[in-house]
Amino acid sequence: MARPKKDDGKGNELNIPNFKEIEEKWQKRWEEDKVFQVKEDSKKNKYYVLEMYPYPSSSGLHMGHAFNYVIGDIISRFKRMQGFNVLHPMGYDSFGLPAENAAIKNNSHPKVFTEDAIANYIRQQRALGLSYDWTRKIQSHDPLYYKWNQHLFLQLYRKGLVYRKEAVVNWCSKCKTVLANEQVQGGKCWRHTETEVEIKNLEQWFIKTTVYAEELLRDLEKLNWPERIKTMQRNWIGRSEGAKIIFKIQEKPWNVFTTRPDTLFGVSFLVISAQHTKLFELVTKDRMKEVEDFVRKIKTIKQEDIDKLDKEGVFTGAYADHPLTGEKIPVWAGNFVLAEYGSGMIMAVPAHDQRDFEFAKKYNIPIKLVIKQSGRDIQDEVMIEAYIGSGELVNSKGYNGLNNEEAKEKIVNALNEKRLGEKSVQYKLRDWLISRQRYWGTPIPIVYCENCKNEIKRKSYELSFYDQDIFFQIATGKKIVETRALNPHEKTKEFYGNIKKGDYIKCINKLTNEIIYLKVLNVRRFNSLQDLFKEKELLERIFPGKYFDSISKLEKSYSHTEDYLDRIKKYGLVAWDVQLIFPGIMPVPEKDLPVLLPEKVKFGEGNPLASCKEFVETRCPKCKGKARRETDTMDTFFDSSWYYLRFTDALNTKEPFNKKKAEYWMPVDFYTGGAEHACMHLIYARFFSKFMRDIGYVKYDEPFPRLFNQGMVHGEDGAVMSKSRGNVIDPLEISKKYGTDALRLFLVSMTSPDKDFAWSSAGIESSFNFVMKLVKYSENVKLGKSSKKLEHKANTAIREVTNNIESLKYNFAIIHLRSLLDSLEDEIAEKDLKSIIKLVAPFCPHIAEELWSNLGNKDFITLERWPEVDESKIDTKIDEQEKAFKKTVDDIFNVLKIVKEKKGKESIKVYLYVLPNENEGYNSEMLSKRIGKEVIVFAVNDKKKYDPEGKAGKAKPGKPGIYAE
RNA sequence: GCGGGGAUGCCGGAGCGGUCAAACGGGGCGGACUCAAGAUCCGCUAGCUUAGUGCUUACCUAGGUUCGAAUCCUAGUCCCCGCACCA
Repeated sequence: MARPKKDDGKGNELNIPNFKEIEEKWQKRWEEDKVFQVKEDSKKNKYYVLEMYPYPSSSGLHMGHAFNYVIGDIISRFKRMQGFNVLHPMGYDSFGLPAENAAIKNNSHPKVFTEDAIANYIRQQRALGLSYDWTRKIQSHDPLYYKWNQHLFLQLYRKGLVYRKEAVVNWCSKCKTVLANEQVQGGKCWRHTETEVEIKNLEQWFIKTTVYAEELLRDLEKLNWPERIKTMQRNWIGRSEGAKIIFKIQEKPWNVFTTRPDTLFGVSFLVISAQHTKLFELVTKDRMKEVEDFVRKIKTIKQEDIDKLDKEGVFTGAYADHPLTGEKIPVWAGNFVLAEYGSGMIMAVPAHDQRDFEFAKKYNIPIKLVIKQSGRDIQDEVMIEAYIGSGELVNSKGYNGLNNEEAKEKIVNALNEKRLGEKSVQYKLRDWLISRQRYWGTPIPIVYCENCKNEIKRKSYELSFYDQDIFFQIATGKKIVETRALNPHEKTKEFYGNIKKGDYIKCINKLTNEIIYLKVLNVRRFNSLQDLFKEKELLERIFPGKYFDSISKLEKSYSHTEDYLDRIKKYGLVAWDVQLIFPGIMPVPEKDLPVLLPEKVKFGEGNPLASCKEFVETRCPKCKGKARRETDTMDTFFDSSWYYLRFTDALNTKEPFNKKKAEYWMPVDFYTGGAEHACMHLIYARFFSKFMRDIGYVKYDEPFPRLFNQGMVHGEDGAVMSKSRGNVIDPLEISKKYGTDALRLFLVSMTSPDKDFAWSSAGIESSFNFVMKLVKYSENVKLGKSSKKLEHKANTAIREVTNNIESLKYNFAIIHLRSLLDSLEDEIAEKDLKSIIKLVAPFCPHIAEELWSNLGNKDFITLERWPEVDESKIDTKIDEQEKAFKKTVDDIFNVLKIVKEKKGKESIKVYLYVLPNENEGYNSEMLSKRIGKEVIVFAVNDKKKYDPEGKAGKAKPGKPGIYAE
């Protein structure tokens, strides 16, 4: 489809502006004059607009990108004209697998590949006239950037928020790396929707995002985000309240989490996940073979079939003690229990949980009803499905008759007294697995040293824990202060007396045999509980969430230790700040950063870093002995978790960003991007913000108070625009044909930007016409005085367009602009013409600059002040008059049609009889032009009027009489 | 299964208690201009009716609330999206 030729209607070629030339001219001038470069300015209000930075793919910018960037650009330009100090930067998420894979395929290097792609992106983005401050450009594969990834990794490490652990992880055989939980979608890899994710047991790096689960959930409330995204995050975090209950199995305690402690007396078996790492610790010898067979069978089942899967299991041979009745409860291994959720083991209450019910039926395990459905008699109850509703407790010892909600509370209390359970909250959110076994990413700044490993192990004080909870808190970073001295054992007296800063402690959880190592950062001693109590902050850290407001409460809380006061007297009170460490895992010192990604590596087999000798072989930062470098790289979502902060100070070589600068610009006032990041980038970035706040890097809680999700761009066939469907429209092609301004305009004129829309080749023409109309008008209009009507129209448009841009209803802004263009007159005041061009400027910046300069202006319209509404010029009477006029035009056409039908011939003249006070609304010239026939206007009281049929008598207010002949 | 969002005229899509036969754009049809085509401008685009009027059907289906519903409520159908054996 070629761009139509145009003329002025008289056969003369119309001057179609050379859009390309105009665009390039202004893009160049903006850049030369540093129009979009900004600095912190305390006198100006800042406004930070950000579009999610793209992964620079080799296929270049697509329509969805263009849409996204134009949405952000319009608001940037608008806010800039409103006088805000607008930060609008762009960067590239340039690490990542596709580049590495493409490089392998093309026998190239990811760096070359990526940098070509970036150059291409930049060229295309410039062509779209996007108002970026290019001096702040960042690319995550740049050592100047990823150095700070490593720095932040070490900060996380120091805070105890990074750990290395063997766990059940997701492995994509196509990506040849592990994936974060968030990157597994429906059992498949997020990049390879056809590739099954395998479950493996591997040692990997994790970040404790779960520490902030509660806050991440809670703070969603204060965000101005699409409800859909908030809901997705809420579901992802997945908070459930319930209880943690300890079942003793073969004398060892095992945890289960349940939301239904009220059904505790109905437990008839326990089920441990068949994938549980500790499963075989409880399998008895005679059951070993069956369990092994079962586990093997489970492994061969595809993730895909899991929802269709029958609940299956096998008895482990072990029995647990019921915590309240002491009954023996069989422990099964099952395929329907998730290893990674809760403790990986559940208590099964078949009468009141459908899954347990099915399982019990299948294996003939007794079903014990403990909650009575009101109105039913339990005697003759034949269960065909589990009863999951509420009701009155039965068969539950001393709790019979209680409502099940009350019972929850009471039963948990009873467990608590026996120290066999407590209230607990579980989240679906898992810790973030960040290590990747691939080359094209930020190297994890860690060195493994065997020497130091042995050294630390040897020098450590050994300390046993019997309290599951304290151990758990330390291990998950919730607590980094210990006050075991509140309850010291005689045996460890010496330890408490001698411990000092820099010592290592080996903590053994006697209940689970887990071992963790701690390094003592600080030791504080108190002579009495009273002294300790003065340290409010410390108390809060030791007993998080408990808010002791008196010593007596604190004492009471510890009263289960009969002689603790004596002990305090005897040994004193010691509190230590500790850090979780991993012996032999040595963080690279700050001064040695960045750990550079070596350029010369061999691609093809496994992780190229692992086979790069020069990289792997290194020296231990502590003992200087031979050591081995970590070869895993970071998930690229690490890069994007804080890039918005880097934009505030992109060139800083001393620190990730200057705190003052970040404080000025952050948070991001307007963030746009696709919804696909709801549970990945947007959770990680929020997590990072909270972490950085806690280490004093930033002062805000939430990085993106206002998030906007643009809709999806579909092809003309209505399907999502994609290469495979062959319905892709290249934005740059469109821009060449119709000009960038028409493209920009069209992208946001179809519908509200948060909705999906289908590309329309006819629609783009209408945007092109809009631009042409404006150009033609401003070329031909006579500058002078605006009519009252035009002033009214212009000011109405200012008001509406301002409001509509503010509320992201760009499509409405454009409707108002169209209507304004439609009512333009041959003469206009320069001021009004200027306002009109300004209103168009955010949408069509190039042509606006051109028209602006054609008016003799030397400065950029981009930096002009947004027009102010002059309310006094807005006169609703004018709208009414216009309506009446329009109605009259309608009526005339209607009359003409009827007359033609009746008389069989076309009328040539129209006579209008107007009430005397309405005279000014009806101008014969205007009407003639509109109707296309001569229209003669009379006042009804005109004695000399021509009115053969007395139609003047039909005239009513707002409705003149009509005669046609 | 759980959660979120939808269903509007030929099409895309506004509207979210009256001013709605329903913005705006597209398409189609007709007209003006022109030797002519495109472009531009004007009108029409549910049906019947009428010298500019009035009526009847209409906003997924069925009920309901209301003086009054495309808009609110109830039930249902269909579509899209997210999560999914989360104990």
